[in-house]
Amino acid sequence: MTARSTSETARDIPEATVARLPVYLRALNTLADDEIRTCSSEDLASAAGVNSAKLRKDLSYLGSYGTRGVGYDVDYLRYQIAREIGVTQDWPVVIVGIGNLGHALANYSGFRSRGFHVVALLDADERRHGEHVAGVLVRPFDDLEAIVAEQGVAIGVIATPAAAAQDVADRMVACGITSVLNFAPTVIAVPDGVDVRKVDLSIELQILAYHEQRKAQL
Amino acid sequence: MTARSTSETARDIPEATVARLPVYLRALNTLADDEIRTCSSEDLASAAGVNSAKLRKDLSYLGSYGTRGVGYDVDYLRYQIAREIGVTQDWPVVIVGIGNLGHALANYSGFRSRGFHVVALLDADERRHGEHVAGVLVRPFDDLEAIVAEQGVAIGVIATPAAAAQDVADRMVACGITSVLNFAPTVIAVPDGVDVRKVDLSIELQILAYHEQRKAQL
DNA sequence: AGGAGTTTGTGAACGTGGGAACAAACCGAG
DNA sequence: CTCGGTTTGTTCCCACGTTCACAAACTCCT
Repeated sequence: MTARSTSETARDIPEATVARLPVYLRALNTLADDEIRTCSSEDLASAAGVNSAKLRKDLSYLGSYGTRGVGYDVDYLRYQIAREIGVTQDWPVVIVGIGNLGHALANYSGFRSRGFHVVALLDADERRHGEHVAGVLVRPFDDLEAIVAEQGVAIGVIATPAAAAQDVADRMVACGITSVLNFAPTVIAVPDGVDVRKVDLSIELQILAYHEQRKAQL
Repeated sequence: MTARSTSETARDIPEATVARLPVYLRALNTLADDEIRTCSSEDLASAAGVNSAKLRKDLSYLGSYGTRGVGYDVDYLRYQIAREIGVTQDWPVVIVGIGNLGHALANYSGFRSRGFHVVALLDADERRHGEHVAGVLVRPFDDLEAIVAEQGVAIGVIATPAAAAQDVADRMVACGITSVLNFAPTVIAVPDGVDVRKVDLSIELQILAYHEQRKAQL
């Protein structure tokens, strides 16, 4: 245990663990839907597609929420993980770029049900303004600052073509957004303190192609 | 260097490197579009958003394609990476599930331009059959086996609701598909020898929410 | 031809993550 | 209350990935 910083609850959860917590949460929700009240690390691990040692270690970073000899209470653990991730509160999100992908994102029900709320859809193309997608009005990109300020938005989603992505990111950062989810197929640069995660469909396919090619060589 | 297997070219590229090669390739394409012929590891690294030592180590797994004191020839390196990943050939791909996301995927131009070719769109809902999306006919899911056999498809994309994903994966695996890209928000199980990569929009947002929450605590 | 300047390729140190294995803790039966 | 069975929480060790730092190799200028 190293020198702890100013904060009282100085938990330092490894990044790899953080990335798996949402998977555990989803698996717990499925168990709860089936009215299962208690589960062992083995049960949950197989539902989440990991091995049980890793699951127990991951959960141990949150605290000791299990009971030896018994397992975990599904509802209790579910709440604890949700609280740790921060999805007990509701997060307002803006989506920029209402092309095919933006449409799909706006309509994605998984956002709403997991603590995220699309408060605005923005697009630079004025021919799209006034249109409603998933019940939300498409507005000019220049409304970004006002919306972010009014609604206290911290998370922005970029679904524009690659050429526009960096400009959009700059504008987002300038008006106070500190987390960006980037679907545009390009690397975007942001200052320290801003988190970016990227999702790139063609990169995933290329990784598969690499392994596929290797299989074919045998 | 451990005991090398049967294959002649027994290159063993680390997984983390494989995941970055497509990023380098994209950066090189951008440089080539700007008619830049040569670049240093520093140039390419900053275009790809990594540090130069990591980039050089990654490239060193492919071979020595640079020139000390000079840098890398853009076109030559581009070809070498493309060959290593396997995107000099064209990969046929089937997409199952033509909802909002399936539409977006079918229309995504980044596939075609990077060596992937959507040969079929499949959906279980017969009301969608006969429809054309991005110039490709939507066909019954039961046509899967015939299409895979005819076209030699090795890569399948799942864009269905979570409830259907495992069944789709099973059918894909049964008819010979060995690489799966899963967009459904659920864990799918496949036998050894089949690669699965998953893309989950809400998980990415939850990871951002976690970090956002931590920032807010300071 | 030689030296100064530049850039690659790589060895070595360091940090993070994964998995086996086991002690600690709990339950229930008798 | 004790004992056997079960499951968690944690420790230890190994593998993988990242970064630093530097020798090797190349170009260009004089």
